[in-house]
Amino acid sequence: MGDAAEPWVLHVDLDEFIAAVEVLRRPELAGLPVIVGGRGDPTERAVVSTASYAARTYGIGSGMPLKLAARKAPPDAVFLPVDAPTYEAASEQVMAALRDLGVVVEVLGWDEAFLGVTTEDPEAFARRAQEAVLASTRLHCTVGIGDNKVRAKIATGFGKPRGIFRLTADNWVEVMGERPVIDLWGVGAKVSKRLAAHGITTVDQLAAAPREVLVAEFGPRMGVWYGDLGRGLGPAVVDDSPWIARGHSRETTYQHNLTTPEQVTAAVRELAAQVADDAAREGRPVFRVTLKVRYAPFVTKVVGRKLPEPTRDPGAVVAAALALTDRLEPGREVRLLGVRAELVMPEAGDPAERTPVRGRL
DNA sequence: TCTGGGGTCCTAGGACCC
DNA sequence: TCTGGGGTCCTAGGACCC
Repeated sequence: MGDAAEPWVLHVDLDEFIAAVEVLRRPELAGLPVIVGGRGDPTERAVVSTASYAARTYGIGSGMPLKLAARKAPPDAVFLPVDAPTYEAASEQVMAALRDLGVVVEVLGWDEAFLGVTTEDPEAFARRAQEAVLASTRLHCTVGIGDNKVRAKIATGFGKPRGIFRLTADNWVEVMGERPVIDLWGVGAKVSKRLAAHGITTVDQLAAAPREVLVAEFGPRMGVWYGDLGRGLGPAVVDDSPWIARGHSRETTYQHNLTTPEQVTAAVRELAAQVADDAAREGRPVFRVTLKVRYAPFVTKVVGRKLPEPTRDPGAVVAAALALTDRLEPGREVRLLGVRAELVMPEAGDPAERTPVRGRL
């Protein structure tokens, strides 16, 4: 193995993060099936944010409706409400521990980060990262090692839990070649189906697919991107510049459908006021407002409008959201409402520089 | 089973302009 | 006289991720 220091991408991913944070403050929950989601009431409309490994053995996982999780859960299962501020704080601690290693840290979410590391022994560095996180937070993590972000991210899955796995051009085909395309980061159920219609089901087949076929099916950017994904190709630059959101949104699924226009108006007003607040706190003007509605049983529409000119006035944001309610279909029961504000970027970067990526590679 | 909330980016089509 | 070609802006819809 390498004697020379080389650049590596490490992907650090906390193990059962949210459940683990909950167990930290309630040690008596250790080893139990812990399910965190919504307000912690499994009779409500909500989904599982994280299930502990013990809960996963019952087939409970992220994204599953709480009602269904309750049916699968054993009697000793514990349902807890999502406590975002606490996870935020734990996440900050994790990221701080990683930054203390003296490397570039690109935060991907509460429980994930890429590290840009130049080292002759990435496994040793990965162990150091795990130890640092554990010492600082008592949380365990898995580290994927790659020669780019795609491979590092996918490598993590093979290291779970608490492990380390290396995935590079050298072992890509051996490790991933026979696997279904849906195992790739950025390929979901829909794309997987569309690929299957072209006889493409494995990573090897995707890698070998003619570019024209993929471009014809998915367009010039995504087609090329999927082809690269099949070969494990992707960006390797880890960027720690601060994240600037393009917009902010607030949405609510109502426990009971809204049935009257008055209810809808009041709800939109409330959501829009929150969004206007979020925007105001950043001091950035809003240039577009969108209204999302989910009609019963589960039909989602989004309507939006660019404002005549960008505004910092919260009242204008609320007014724009309310104006959009004219475009809702009258008489339909509403399950969810959401308002989103798009914000003027401080310094619009060159769009040609953008990489087409899912999940912010 | 009955489906959260907060994000990102891409694509397609129509309008408009030269 | 059966129909340009390109570019940009805007909106809606779709897909994916944590």
